[in-house]
Amino acid sequence: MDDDWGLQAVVRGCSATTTTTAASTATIGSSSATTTTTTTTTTSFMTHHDFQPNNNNSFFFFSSPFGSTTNNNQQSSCGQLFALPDPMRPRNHVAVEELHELYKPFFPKSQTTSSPKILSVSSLNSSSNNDQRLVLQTKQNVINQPAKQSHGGSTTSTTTPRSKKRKNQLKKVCQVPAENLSSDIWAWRKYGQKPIKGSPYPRGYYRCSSSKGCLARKQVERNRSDPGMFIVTYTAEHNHPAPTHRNSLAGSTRQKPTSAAVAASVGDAGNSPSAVKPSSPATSVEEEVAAAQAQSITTESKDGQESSTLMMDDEEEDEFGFFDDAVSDDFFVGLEGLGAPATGDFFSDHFPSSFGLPWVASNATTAAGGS
DNA sequence: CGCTTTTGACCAGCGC
DNA sequence: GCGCTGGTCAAAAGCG
Ligand SMILES: [Zn+2]
Repeated sequence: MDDDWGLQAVVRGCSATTTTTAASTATIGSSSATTTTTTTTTTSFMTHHDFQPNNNNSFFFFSSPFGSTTNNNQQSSCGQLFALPDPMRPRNHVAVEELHELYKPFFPKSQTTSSPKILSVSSLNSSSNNDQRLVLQTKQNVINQPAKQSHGGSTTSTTTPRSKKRKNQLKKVCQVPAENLSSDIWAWRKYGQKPIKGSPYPRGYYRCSSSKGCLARKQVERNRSDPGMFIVTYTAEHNHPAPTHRNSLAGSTRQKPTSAAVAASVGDAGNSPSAVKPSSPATSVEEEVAAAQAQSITTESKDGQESSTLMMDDEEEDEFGFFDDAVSDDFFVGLEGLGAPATGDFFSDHFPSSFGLPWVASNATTAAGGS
């Protein structure tokens, strides 16, 4: 289903961009607009928007799996993507560049070095078609089965190996402004945080807390060059409908257990529960997020926020499973309903009610940084 | 009481 | 084979 949203989001993002952000972030919008290829896609997403209904304009870019070393299947798609001339490449590099950097390894060298931006953009346009397909069908071994892997640190378990960590899995990478961070409709529980080599900012690891069996995961890291932006990577799909309300707020707000003398004391936006740090060497994502949010909000007017999505997938295998059949259809329908002005009722029938937004606000905290 | 975040340790891929 | 790095786990602690 993520796929769904991904697509939709993408689409929506494009459309939105076009219209909304045209001025400030013309680049993306124009590019997408230019992209004629996406027709189908466009329509589809137009129909259903979900995810971030409100103000935020997010752009999603899909990139193919540059499975540099991996298989060929996808390659085809990649090739196409890359091959494309580049209708637009105007701006948006900023964001894109970052992404590129991040994923350098994935990109074919020539492209990487020569013209990263193009790559992303082109991929976006062209990819929409191909990628979509891929995405939908792809699913793979994110974490094999839910079979509780016991490997963990201490206990040894010989059984379920932890799925190969870094293989290729389907990932959706998107860059979002601090505020949009909170607009994630899903409930995430943080399970780790680690400093990343490339950037001064740590990366937070989240997993879906709505359903135990759900293997959807998400990682959030701050954009190295643009502190106001966060790079969110989604892995795997949810196997259940989006949560209506926050199950429990307990524990979600926390005061910074460790010595946080400095950080804690200083003022915060008041917006985010967790301790906020003005800015500076942020150590925890939360802090950053909070700070960033504050910043971005203030600066918000200046330039529209944008977000982009890259998707990488590898190995095509299609075994979609449950979700696909069971839920996605419904979802789409529901989404469509969403698109309409007052179709809230629709949802109530099929789904809880709020698909995308309501609790988002309240839930912002969690979603945002996961804090 | 259940849920969350925090955090150090563990483990697996990858490059050398 | 070793070391680095990223991703995950699990114990501890906090909050509603
Ligand atoms: Zn889920």
